[in-house]
Amino acid sequence: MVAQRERADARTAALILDVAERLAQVRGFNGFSYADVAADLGITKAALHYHFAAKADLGEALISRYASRFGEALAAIDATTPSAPDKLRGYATLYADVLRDRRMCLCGMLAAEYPTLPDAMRASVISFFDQNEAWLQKVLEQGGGDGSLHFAGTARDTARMIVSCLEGAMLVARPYDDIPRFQDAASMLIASLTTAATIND
Amino acid sequence: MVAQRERADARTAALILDVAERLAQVRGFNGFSYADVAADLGITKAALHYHFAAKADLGEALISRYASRFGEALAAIDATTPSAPDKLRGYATLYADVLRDRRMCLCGMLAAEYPTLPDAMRASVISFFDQNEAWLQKVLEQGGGDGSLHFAGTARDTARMIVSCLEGAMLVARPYDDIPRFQDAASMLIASLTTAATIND
DNA sequence: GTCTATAACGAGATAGAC
DNA sequence: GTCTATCTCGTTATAGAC
Repeated sequence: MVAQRERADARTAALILDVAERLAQVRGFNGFSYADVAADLGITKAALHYHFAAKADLGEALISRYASRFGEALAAIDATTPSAPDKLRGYATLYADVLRDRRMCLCGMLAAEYPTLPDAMRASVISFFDQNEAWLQKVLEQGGGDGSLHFAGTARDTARMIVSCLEGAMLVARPYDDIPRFQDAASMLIASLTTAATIND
Repeated sequence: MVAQRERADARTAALILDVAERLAQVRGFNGFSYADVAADLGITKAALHYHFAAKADLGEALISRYASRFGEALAAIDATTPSAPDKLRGYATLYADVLRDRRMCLCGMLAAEYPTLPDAMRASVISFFDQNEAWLQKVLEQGGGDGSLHFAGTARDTARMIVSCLEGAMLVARPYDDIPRFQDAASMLIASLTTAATIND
């Protein structure tokens, strides 16, 4: 039956994406090959090309699935966590969970490799960051409105600063293999947003 | 004369490092080849191997020179800028100058590629971050002591948070090719350190 | 869908002439 | 010091059998 074949196809494709995603997050998109993925799955490179004709296609699929899952995680936070500060804590936890796997954020890694990426992948990386910023901006506007969060600039600039800070904390913590190093930076960042500030003399 | 030959050697090696440094900062250490460097300089790959036998040797030399120059820049800030907040602004300007060249911080880039690097390069990347943190910690202790800087945690953790935030701001700003995006994050970070904070109810 | 086999190319690296 | 020439290996990708 056609439907069963399609399900088997999708299953294999998902396994390929699982392995490729891990490799891309650990070693970078330019740091792994079809041979690496094939060896890990016990299939041949040719089989990979059946599912993803070119590596650029695999790359696009990687970002697409990653962004989609990240969006679901953000929606889950919205659904379960009413408080704006708690939403920020949940957001930071998403990053910490990635790091626990000794992985970099996929799009943080791809941001480093950006000039070497195919055009389609570049656009998707930008979209991922836009998606993050938009969600954070909404949280910041909520927290600013109800007085649970305090920030000097605009919600948009503060959202960008949060993304930058967490991506950077992952980037630096990973060589040290030191998750508390990330946690401390994230806690300090959130503390600075949950604390009222007064201009210094 | 031996001395002249050594000078010519060093001159060529410096030119090689200039090109390789730019390529490594733009495309990553795994994103360029000896052929790229050779083509840019109009020499052959074999000539490159005379100066740097293996790519790992070139990589070590890259970090070593980069860290050494960065150290000089920090010393220059110390020599010209007494105020702790101004030192932080000078520090952020070092990053902005790199970004203006469409480059990532060399060691930020290498942090992303960390699991793929030769051992010697890994150790040097860690040293670079340690060097940055130590300098920032000193500045924070100075500013904390004279009341010009305010931070909740330890000077050490705050120093780590500053490095993370600036590295991340570079990482994210580069795909957008948007220097103000970096500047805004840096300004917001420094503002949070030059502003007195009070615990929220 | 997955296989074997292979093409076509680029990578890091070396030998030896000049 | 830089060259030409070459080696070896890994890479992406394709052709065609099963």
